[in-house]
Amino acid sequence: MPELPEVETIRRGLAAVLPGRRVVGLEVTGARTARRYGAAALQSALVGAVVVGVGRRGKHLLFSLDSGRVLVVHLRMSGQLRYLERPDGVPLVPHTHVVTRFDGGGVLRFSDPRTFGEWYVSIGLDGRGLPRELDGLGPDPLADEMTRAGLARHFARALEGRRAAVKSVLVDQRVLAGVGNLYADEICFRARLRPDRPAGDLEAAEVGRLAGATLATLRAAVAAGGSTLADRRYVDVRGERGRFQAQHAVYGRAGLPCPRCGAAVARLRVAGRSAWLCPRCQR
DNA sequence: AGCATCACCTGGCTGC
DNA sequence: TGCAGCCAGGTGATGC
Repeated sequence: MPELPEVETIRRGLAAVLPGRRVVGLEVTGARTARRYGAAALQSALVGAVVVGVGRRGKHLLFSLDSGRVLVVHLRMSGQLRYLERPDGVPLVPHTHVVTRFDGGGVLRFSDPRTFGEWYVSIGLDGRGLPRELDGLGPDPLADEMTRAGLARHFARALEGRRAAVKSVLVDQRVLAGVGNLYADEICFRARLRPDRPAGDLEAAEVGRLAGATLATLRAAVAAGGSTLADRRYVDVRGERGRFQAQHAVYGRAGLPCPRCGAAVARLRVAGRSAWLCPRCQR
C-alpha cells in the first residue's frame, strides 16, 4: 500500500544510485506489469538508455532517460522495488516480474504478488515535462511551490458543493496526488475532522486545518521513511522498513486509545473503505 | 455530473 | 488441522 511517503522514500533511494547508469538488460516476465503498452515497447525504450534522474508525481515514480523519454512505474498495492549493487547469490523473491540490469552490475528488481502495479514508457510529455498519461492528476502536496495557504485555497475549491465524504475527496487523485487510505485517516485525525463529514460542509477554518494537516502528516511520514505495516509489504529499495507506523494515531488501531484524548478509536466504512477515527475529538 | 459500487488480484487471517 | 470465505486497497469501469 505504498502512498506518497513510501514512494518518495523509494525515489530518494533510487536517486542516490541510478542517475548516470545505463540499462544493459531488461527481463519482463510478468505480462500484466507491462499491460499498458506491452513488454516489447519497454524493452526498446529502456535497453541502452541512461537514467538521468528519478522523480515522482503523487504515487508515480518517473525515471527520466537520456533519450528524453520517461519510464513510469506505479506500485499500486503490492509492488516492491529492490536495488542490489551485487545481486549474485541473492535469490529472486516470488512474484518478481521485472529485472533491470545496469552497467556496473547493479540490478533493480520489481516484485508484485497482486500484479496491479505497472511499468510503461510514456507516449510523450506535456508542456511541464510530465507524462501525458498523468494529465488528470491533481497537484503534488510536496511540490516545491505548495504552501499551506495555497493548498487551503485549492481544497476550498475542490470541496465546495461536494456531498461526498472529506476522506473520499482526499484520496481522489484528480484533486491531490499521493494520499491513500492510510494517510487520509491520519490527516483527518490531525485536522480533528471526521473522515465521513460531507466535504462541502467544512468551514474555512476547517479547510485550513485540513491543508495544514495534509502537509504536516506527509512531511512527517517522509521524514520517518514511510509506514511498514505488519504485512511488511512496504520496504525501501534496500529492504529497510519505514518508521512512521509508530506514529499512527488511528489507522488500524480500533479499540486502542486516541493519543490525544484517550477515547477508544472507532472503525467505520467510508466510501467503501475502512476508516479509523477518534469519535470524541474528530468532529 | 456526482457519487457509490464493483472488478481486478493474491496472501493472510478468521472461523467453522 | 484443513479449508472456505473474507478482507486488504489504487484505480478505472460501470451503474444509478
